[in-house]
Amino acid sequence: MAQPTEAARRVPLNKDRVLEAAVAFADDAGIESLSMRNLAQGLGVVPMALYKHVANKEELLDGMVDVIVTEIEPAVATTDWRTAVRQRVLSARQALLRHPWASRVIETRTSPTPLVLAYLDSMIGLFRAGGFSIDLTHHVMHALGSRMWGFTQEVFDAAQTSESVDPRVQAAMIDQMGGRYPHIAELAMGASHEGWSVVGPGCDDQYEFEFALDLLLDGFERLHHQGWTSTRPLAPSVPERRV
Amino acid sequence: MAQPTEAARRVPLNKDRVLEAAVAFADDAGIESLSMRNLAQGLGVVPMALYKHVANKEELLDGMVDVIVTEIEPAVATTDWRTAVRQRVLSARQALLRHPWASRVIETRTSPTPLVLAYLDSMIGLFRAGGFSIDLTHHVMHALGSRMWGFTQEVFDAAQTSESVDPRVQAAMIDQMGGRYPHIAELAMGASHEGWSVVGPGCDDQYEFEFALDLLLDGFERLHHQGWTSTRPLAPSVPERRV
DNA sequence: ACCTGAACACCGTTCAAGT
DNA sequence: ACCTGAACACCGTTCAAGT
Repeated sequence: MAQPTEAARRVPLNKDRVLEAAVAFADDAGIESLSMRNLAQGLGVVPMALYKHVANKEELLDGMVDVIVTEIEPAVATTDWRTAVRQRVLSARQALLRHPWASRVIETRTSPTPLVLAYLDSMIGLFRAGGFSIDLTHHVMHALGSRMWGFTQEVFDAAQTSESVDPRVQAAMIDQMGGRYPHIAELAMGASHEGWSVVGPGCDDQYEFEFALDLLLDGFERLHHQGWTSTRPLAPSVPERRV
Repeated sequence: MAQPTEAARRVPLNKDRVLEAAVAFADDAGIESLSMRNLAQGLGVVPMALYKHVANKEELLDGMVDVIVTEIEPAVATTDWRTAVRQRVLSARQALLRHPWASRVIETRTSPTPLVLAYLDSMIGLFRAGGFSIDLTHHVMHALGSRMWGFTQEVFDAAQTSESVDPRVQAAMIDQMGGRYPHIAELAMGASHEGWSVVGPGCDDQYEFEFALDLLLDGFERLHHQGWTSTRPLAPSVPERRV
């Protein structure tokens, strides 16, 4: 019988290697082409070999998110909740910028892993350590939403296609759009000259992110200072369905 | 030759009927089981028949979003930008609550349809009519993000499973979680008694949405009143990649 | 010219056969 | 007991054959 191939002998598969390979694959080829079959091929194993290390594709994706969460720097010890939250969120953002697929995968997770729970727990802890009431902390965590992970849902921003567009072509597009969508055109004209596309790419993402984050933190600080408490309505007026 | 079947003769397929059927299918069976093949079967036609009315599945999904956008009530004519924006967003939210799959589909769209552009344009118009500068309007639209569509990315909220959990079982779960995730447990205990699950479902979604929306609108108002203008940094310190 | 069945190139996952 | 090739039940979409 032939010996196992060099590659197979040298690097026996385990869950960590599978996850690492999946992250690298998604970084390189994009999340849309990550399939169990493609991943297995990249590792030089038969597809079914992966199922010894992850129960199914969902567990693979959960594990990939865990890898990213591990890259987020731990919170710094400080009494200033605002700086702590800000640094943590911006660190999360840096991790997500390294893995453009991660935000889309995070959105599809239905139940948190222990690592994700630990991240949430420590984030809540920052507000509590800053003196926030349980009540306010609760609402503030909801208001942060996905911004807690360093991303926002920039709907329809067409970022992918904005890099290599001739400025004169863009100007023409904006011009043509002016008739039907005057306000969008106005915004597009008024923005930075680095180049805009349909709804606003070309502007500085990091600036936009921090603008919104600071706006929220301002609001949190104000409510905290004035000792805000929720006066919850008697009953919800809409179904409790989450969208 | 046999005549065409009653159904086929009575209701000839067109794009609107296809989109309407797709929306109904997703409402009933969930977006994950909406396939070209299933949709065709539901309409009593062969799968390829759909391709005469939509170029591909992406165009089908674009069209489905358009159907939802049409359900959003037009903005009311008023000089009060804040009320106008608030009503519009909450109307969008009502539309999305009727179609739980819509937010997930909106997130995956890469380029806006004319109808979506019109919605964006009118939303921008509300701020401009309220006297907001182009500069501020631009940043404010980014800060609104997906909240403009009436949804937020509630990451890991496990809403699906929270409806039928025995309160005593939940209490036990929270108790057990207290050791590893004390802050999460604390939040879960402190929340409403309507029933909580892991990270916070069971609380009033509509309340949380309006809390965050009003916090943002407060911030917008404040910046507007103080005549805020952006002092843009010389150059972005991070890659312009969007996440 | 129009319509559509069969086929292509994929999926995730099951399962039984082989060692 | 362990491993894996083949198969199953799907996808979206192409294409050529039939009318």
